[in-house]
Amino acid sequence: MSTQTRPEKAQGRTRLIVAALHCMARFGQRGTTVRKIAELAGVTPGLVKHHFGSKDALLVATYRHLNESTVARIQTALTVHQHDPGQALDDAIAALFPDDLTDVHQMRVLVAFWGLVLTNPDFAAVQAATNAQSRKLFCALARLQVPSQAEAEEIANGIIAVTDGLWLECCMNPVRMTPAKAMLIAASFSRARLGLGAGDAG
Amino acid sequence: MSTQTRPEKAQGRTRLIVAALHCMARFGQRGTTVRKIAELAGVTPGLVKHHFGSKDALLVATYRHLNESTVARIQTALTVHQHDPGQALDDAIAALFPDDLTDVHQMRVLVAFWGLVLTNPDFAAVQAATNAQSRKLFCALARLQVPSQAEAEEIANGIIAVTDGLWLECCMNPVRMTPAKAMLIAASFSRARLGLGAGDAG
DNA sequence: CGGCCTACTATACAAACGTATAGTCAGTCC
DNA sequence: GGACTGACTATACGTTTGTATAGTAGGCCG
Repeated sequence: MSTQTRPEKAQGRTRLIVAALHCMARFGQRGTTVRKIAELAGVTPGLVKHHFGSKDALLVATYRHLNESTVARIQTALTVHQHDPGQALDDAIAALFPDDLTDVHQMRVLVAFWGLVLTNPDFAAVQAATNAQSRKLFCALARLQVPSQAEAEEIANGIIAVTDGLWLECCMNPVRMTPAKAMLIAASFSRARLGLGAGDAG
Repeated sequence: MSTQTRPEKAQGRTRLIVAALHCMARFGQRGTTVRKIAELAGVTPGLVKHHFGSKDALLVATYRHLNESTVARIQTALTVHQHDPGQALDDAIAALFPDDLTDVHQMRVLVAFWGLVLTNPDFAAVQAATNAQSRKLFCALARLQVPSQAEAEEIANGIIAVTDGLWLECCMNPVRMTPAKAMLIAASFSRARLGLGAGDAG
């Protein structure tokens, strides 16, 4: 459907990263093997070692790729209406639940990686860097509404937490919780905490 | 420290469940093997098959055990001050971040299981049951503040999401995010959304 | 044209995995 | 007191895992 994540069009390292993304999304951490990734990429398992050195190195690169694109989307969204907190918030939340990721399988990959962050320092480093960046972005947004830096950081943490939690629920119970509903809930909680009135959404 | 989760005191099935809990917490999904669980429990790998039939069956039983105790804690907390929404909310959040679980390792086990929920129907069923129960509990709480059932359900989803997200962040970055901070953030967001004033915490 | 570097394949290996089987030991019931 | 049952061990099997090694094809530079 989307043109940028077509495995057959990517080449070399990128092809393997895209395949790893699909594999983690579909089969989770347990079902993601070097052989299955290679199969999805249409290459041979040995190519993983050639390009990345090890399976974990490929997975770390994949996780980094995923996180960097997410941070970039948040940043873009926040800069469009950087003086209108309400609109900026809505844009950022919309960036976290993008329309072209309505396929639930695509969302699951993040949750699958969380399990690796807890036990592997390499994944933890990637996550820490990402979290620091997005926290900084949301913190700047919160500063438009609250004077205290400490409170702004607290709010930034809360926004990240509620979006992560809703993202998780979208994956765990896709029938009841959809990205559209998640965006509304995330916005209502964040607006309430920021002292903004409700947006155009009831 | 706590008396109820001492591996050497538990017997039979319970001993294996407690060992599986510790194993998932310490080594994650990838590092949790039948052999390591048995080693932690001080028994032989074959005992897993004897008592549960398979590794996954033991893990499902472990996940169920974990979730049931969580729901029970929420329920207990909410019934104490069932006519005081603010206090009930604080109690419930405190129940989700219990003092005796300040050891971060103990928290990680939940996140480790989330990865299994996404790919294994047995874990998904346990999660769905748990989520339905806790959602119902928080929904009843929200109804004390808002008239609409739909809005109450939205708020319940939001409370669960923000606590899950903060729980996740406690695990991922234990240095910066602690259970104590998480409780404050969860309370401030939930109180704001419920239209309650800030509690005794600033 | 010939050497070379890079992308990639084919194949193999040692380790670790979940699980099955057979057997031991202790308590219990008639 | 002998048969039975359930908890538990010892051991082994076949599979799958990540990874290492050797080798092939093709573009590029001199």
